[in-house]
Amino acid sequence: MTPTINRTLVIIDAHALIHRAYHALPNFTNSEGAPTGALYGLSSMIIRIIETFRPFAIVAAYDLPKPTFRHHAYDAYKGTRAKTDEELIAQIQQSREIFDAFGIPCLDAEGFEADDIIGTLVEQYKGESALSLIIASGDMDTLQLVEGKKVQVYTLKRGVTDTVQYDEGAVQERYGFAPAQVTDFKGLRGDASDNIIGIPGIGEKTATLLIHTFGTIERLYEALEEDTVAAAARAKLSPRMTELLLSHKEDALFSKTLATIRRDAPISYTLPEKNYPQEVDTEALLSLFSRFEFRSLIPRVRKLFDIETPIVEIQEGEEELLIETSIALWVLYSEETVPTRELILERTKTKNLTEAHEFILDELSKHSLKELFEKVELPLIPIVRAMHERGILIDKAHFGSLKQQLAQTLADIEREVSRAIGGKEINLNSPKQLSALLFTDLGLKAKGKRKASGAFTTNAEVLEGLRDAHPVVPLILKYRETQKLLTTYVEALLEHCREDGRVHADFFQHGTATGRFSSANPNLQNLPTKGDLGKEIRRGFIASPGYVFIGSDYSQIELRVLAILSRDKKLIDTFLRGEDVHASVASRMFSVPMTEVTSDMRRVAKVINFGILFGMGVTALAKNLGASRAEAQAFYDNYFQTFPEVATYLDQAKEGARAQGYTQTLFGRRRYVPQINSKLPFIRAFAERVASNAPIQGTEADILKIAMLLVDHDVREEGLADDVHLLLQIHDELVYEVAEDKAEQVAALIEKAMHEVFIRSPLPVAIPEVPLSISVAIGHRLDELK
DNA sequence: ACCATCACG
DNA sequence: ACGTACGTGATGGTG
Repeated sequence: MTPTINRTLVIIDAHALIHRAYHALPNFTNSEGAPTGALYGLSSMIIRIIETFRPFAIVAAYDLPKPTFRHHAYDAYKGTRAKTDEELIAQIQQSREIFDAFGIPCLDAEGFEADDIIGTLVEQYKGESALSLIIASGDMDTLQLVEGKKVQVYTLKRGVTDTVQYDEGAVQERYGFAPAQVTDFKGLRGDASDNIIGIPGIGEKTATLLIHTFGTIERLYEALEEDTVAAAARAKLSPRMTELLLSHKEDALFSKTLATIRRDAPISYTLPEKNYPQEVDTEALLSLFSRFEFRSLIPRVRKLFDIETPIVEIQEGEEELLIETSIALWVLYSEETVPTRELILERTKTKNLTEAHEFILDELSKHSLKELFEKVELPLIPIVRAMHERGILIDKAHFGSLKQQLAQTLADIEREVSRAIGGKEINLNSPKQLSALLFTDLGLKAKGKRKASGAFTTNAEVLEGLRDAHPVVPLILKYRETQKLLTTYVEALLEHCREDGRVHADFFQHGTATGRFSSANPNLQNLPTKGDLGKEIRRGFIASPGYVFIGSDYSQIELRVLAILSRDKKLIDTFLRGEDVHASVASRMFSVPMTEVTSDMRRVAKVINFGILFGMGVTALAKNLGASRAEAQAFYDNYFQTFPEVATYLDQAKEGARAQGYTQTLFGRRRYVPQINSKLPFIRAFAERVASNAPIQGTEADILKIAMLLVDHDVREEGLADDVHLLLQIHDELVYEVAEDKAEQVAALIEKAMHEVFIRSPLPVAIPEVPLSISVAIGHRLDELK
C-alpha cells in the first residue's frame, strides 16, 4: 500500500464571509472613523481557517458585480444588489487586497456567482485522490455540494466565532435530508435571501415532509400526476395543499434550477506545486494590518506563519558565548531586556560574538563592573541552568480536580449574575462590558477614573467599595479571583507540566532593570500566597519522593538594606535589637513605648516603610492610608525627623543619580536613570523614585545572587551535590529540594551561607552593622513552607 | 500590539 | 485641580 497524504483545498466563499462579518461587526471603525468591521472579521476568519485546516491550497471565490445568468432568467432577481450598503461595497472592494496579501488567489467569472465558482472547483477536484475539499462559507447555500467526507462545508453558526463543519452525515442529521436534496428543499420552500420564491404557502415543515416522502420534486410530481389521491395520502396532504402543489409545478421546478449551483463556470485554476503558504510576504501582510489598525491580528499572523526574528546561524561553540555575552551587555547597560545576538552585535558595532564579548569585557572593566560580572553573574549561569533542568514536581491529580472545581464555580457565578441582572448575558472578563453594566445599566456610582476606552475602571479596589451596592458586585469579585487562579495557575501549570511530571520554568538572571531575577513559562515567582485558594495552588507542588522542600527567606531584607545603605542609627538599632520593624518605627514616630504601639499605629508605620522603599509621594501615602493629604504630610515629616539619615540618604541617592546618570548598589551594580534631569516634572519625579528604589532593590538582588553561589559552593564542598537541588528563587527566598535524610544538615548549611553573604562576598564590600535575618522551613508540599 | 487587571516580592 | 510607590509576568479583551 502506498502511503496517502491527506491534503486539503479550502475554497472560501468570499462574499458570504464578508457579508457575515459586516453584519456581525457593524460598529468597527479605524481611528479615522472608516468602517473596517467586515475586513477585520474576514481577516480573522481567514486566519482561523488556516489555523484550523493548515490547507495545502486556498482560493477565494467572488461574485462578479454584473448581472448573472439568474438575472436574465428571472425577473425577481432584479434588485438583489440595488440596496447594498455603500460601506459594504467599499469593503468588498478592499477585501481583494487582503486575499492578495495572504497569497490567496481570487476567482470570478462574469455572469456567475461565487457559489457557481465553488461548484466548478468542487467538480474539478473532487475526483482527486488524497485531497479533501473544505468550503468556507458564511451561510448554508453551499451545503448541496457536500459529498461524504470528501467535500465538507465549514461555516459560522452565529456571530463570527462559533463555527460548525458539515460532512454528509452532519447535513442529514441537521436537516433530515441529503445534500443533494437541498435544491429540492429550496425549490419548494424558497429562499428569500436568494430571491428564490419556491411555492408560496409551503414552509420548512411541509417541504421537509415532502422530501422525506418523495425524495425529489420530480418524483413528487410524478407521483401526484400518476395517482393524486394515493400520493396525497402518502404524505397526508390536505386537499388545499395538494391543489397548491399541482398549480405551482412550474414555480417549483424553476426555483429548483435557480437554487442549483452550477458547475461549469469558465474559470481556470490549477493546484499549486507546493504547500501553502509558498510565498506569503508576511511583512506586507503585517503592514497592511497595521494600516487597517488590526492590531490584535498581528500576533496571530506572526504565530501562524511562525515568524521569528531572523537569526544568523549560530556557529558551533557560540551558544555558551551568546549567553555569557548577553549577560555581560546587560550588566553593562542594565536595560530591561535580555539582549539577543542581533542586539549585541548592533550595540557593540561588531561582526561576531567573539569580538562583541571582548569589547564588552573591556567596557565592563572601564566601568568597574567586570568583577560583578565575573564573580557573580558568570558562576551563576550553571546554577540557573540546573534550576531549569531539575524543574519542580507537581501533583497533576490535585490540579485536575482543582480545575473541575474552579470551572464549576465560574459557571455557577455566570448563571447567578445573569439571573441577578434579568437574564442578560455579559462577558465578565470584559472590563468594558462590566463598566457598562455597573455604571450605566445598574446606575452604580462610578468611583474610579475613566480609562482610555472611556469606560470606568472596574478594578478590585473600586469593586470592593461597591460590594454592598448591588448583589452582582461580590459575585464579580469572586469571579475575577476564580478566573485568575484557574487560567493563570491551574491550567497553565498543567499545560507546562512535562512527561516527567515536572514544570521546568525559565529563570532569567538578567533582563531586569534592577538586577533581580525574573521567571516565565510559567512564572513561578508569583504563585499565590494568600487565601484558601492560594494555599491550594501551593499545595500542588510536591517534593520528589525521598526529598523535602527547604524554603529559606530573608526577613525584612529591603528595610535592612535601607538601614545598611542609609546607616540610620535608629533603624540599625531596631534590627540589632531584633524588634518588629514596623512596630519599632511606629514607637519612634509616635513617641510611645513599644508596648503601647496600637495596631493602627503599626499599620501606618508599615505603609510608610514600604512607601519609603518606593520613593512614595504625599498623595500616594494619603491614598494608601485612607487619610487626608495634610495628615499624610504630617506622617511624612514625622518619619523623616525621626529617621534623619534615611532622608539624607534618599537625597544623596537622587543627587548621585543626577550627577552620574546612574545609581549603584552596595556591590556596584548600576542602573542608568538619564531621565532624572528631565524638564518634565512627571518624568523627573518618576526617575527620582527609581533612583531611590533601585539601590535598595538592586542590593537585595545582589545579596540573593551571592547567597545562591555560597550555598552551591558549600553543598559541593560537603559532597552533597546530588542531595540538594535549587528549584525556585523568589527575590528574597530560595527553595531547595533536599534528600530527606540530609534535611537538617542542609537547612543549617543554607541558613549559614545566607547569613554570611557579606563576610564571604566575592566582591569587596564593607561589612554592615545590620545582621541579615533568615527563616527556614521544611515541608513536603510548598504550602507547608512559611 | 496595546490595555486593564491582578498574581508575587 | 489632579495625580504618582518600585519591580516583574500572565491573561483576556479589544478592533
